[in-house]
Amino acid sequence: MGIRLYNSLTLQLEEFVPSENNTVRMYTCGPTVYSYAHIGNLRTFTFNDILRRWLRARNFVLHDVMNITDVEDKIIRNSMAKGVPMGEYTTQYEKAFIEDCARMRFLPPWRLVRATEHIPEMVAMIETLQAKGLTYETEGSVYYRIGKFPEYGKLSHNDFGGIRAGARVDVDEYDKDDARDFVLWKSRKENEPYWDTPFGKGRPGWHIECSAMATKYLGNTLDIHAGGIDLMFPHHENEIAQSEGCSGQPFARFWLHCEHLLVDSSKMSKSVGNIYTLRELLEMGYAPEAVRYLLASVPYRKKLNFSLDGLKAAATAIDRLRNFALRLDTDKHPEGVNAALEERAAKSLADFDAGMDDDLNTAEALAAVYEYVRETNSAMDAGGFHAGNVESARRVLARFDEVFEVLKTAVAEGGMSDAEIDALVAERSQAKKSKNFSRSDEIRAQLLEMGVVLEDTKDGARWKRKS
RNA sequence: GGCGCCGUAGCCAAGUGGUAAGGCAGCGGUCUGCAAAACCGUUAUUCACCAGUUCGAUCCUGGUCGGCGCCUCCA
Repeated sequence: MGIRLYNSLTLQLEEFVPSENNTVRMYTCGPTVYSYAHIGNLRTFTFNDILRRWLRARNFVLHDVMNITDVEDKIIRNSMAKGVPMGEYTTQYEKAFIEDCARMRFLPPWRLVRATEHIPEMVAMIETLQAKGLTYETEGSVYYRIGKFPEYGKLSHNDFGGIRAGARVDVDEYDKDDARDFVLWKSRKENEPYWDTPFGKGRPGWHIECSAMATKYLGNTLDIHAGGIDLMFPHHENEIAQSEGCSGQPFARFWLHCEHLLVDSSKMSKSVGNIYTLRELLEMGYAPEAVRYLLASVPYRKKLNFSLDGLKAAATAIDRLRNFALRLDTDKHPEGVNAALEERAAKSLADFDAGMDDDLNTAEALAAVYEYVRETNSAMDAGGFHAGNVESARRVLARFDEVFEVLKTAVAEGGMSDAEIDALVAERSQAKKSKNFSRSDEIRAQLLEMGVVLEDTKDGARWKRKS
């Protein structure tokens, strides 16, 4: 049995197989770069990362594209308010986003593409839609006439039968013939950035960039299209209308949607003041790995209730695994191999994989690791863990970290080198051995101040950097 | 109003028609010059409530209560 994924389009768990050979063609909706990424955005991007990592772990070749939306209403509004050119405004936030992704240990996508660099592709797509009679123009803007796309609503499972055709619903400054119609190209307004096109000066609507860029890099039919659940309607529905209206072929075979993140059981909102950015959390002293772990540990189709207590718990949970890894290296394991533990490790790996294969059930995958770690710790305490079992134990941790990527400590800036620490630890052990406890305690305190925790074990002292 | 999700121990959370994974916290213990760290053990007769189906339901059906989301800003 391979990977099963929940397809929003069919509302079913389906076995995932790419349409062609071993390559997965995947598109994920990226950020609109008008501010710093908050914890809610990061949940979706963490989901993207876990998905990509698991597909790779299952030996698929990834052609995944993520967009950067760098022209959009809020961007224009904010940059104009600041009197900064749009490109300058978006560049700073795009840079911040890339930095955040690195800190979150997201694998870079195969292609990271900017909307503003694909205007000709968008124009071409709109022209095709025009040629097919699927559009109309009002006051210089081009709209999609959804009445001509009967399948509209098939992704969000909305039945639009109740909406009166031809009703004029006033939603913004643009006039539409039907409430479902949406703008493909917006006519230029005073002082706004614009491009010259066959339909006049203006800028793209929000949805067209994804259709144009996904098609350009991945073809007419994607294997997977992923994003936050709030994009399902209207954004993804509109992408389908645009892409399928153009190509006549299914736009994506699998649609994956990541559920919302709540903060202390409530929706994030500025008025409540419960929006955290990654930067804020890091300034508060939380490790990016803890954020990553917390966001990854709840299966992506469940609402995730974020809290600072949960973040602390995540950090402690990571420590447990890091301690186990440290123990593998530093304990003196008797020679030989314990066959039962080899089987135990194999079971853990199989359970981990089974959990991930089951629609990325990270909670179940994690349980497989922790059960193994607990039992193996017990075996070490009892002397039943042998040198020959180290390798399989490392394989379990490696499999886990291939997906979760939290075991490595972020490299501390400055501080002591490993060699310096080793020397101090050795000196303390000597002092301790000769009952010079004041000196040994002094060194212990000194190390702690440098963020190094000493642990006395029956096999001698070992140390680790405080996380 | 329409559509949908959810309600499992102090907190986070998995799961199955056959009697409750895992993590954190708490408590107990091992280790230790002291300590820390680490590790181990332990913590739900019960899965919001009521009724039904069933030999048997947390898991199926109906209802009640509660929380949340979407319905053209939104990851």
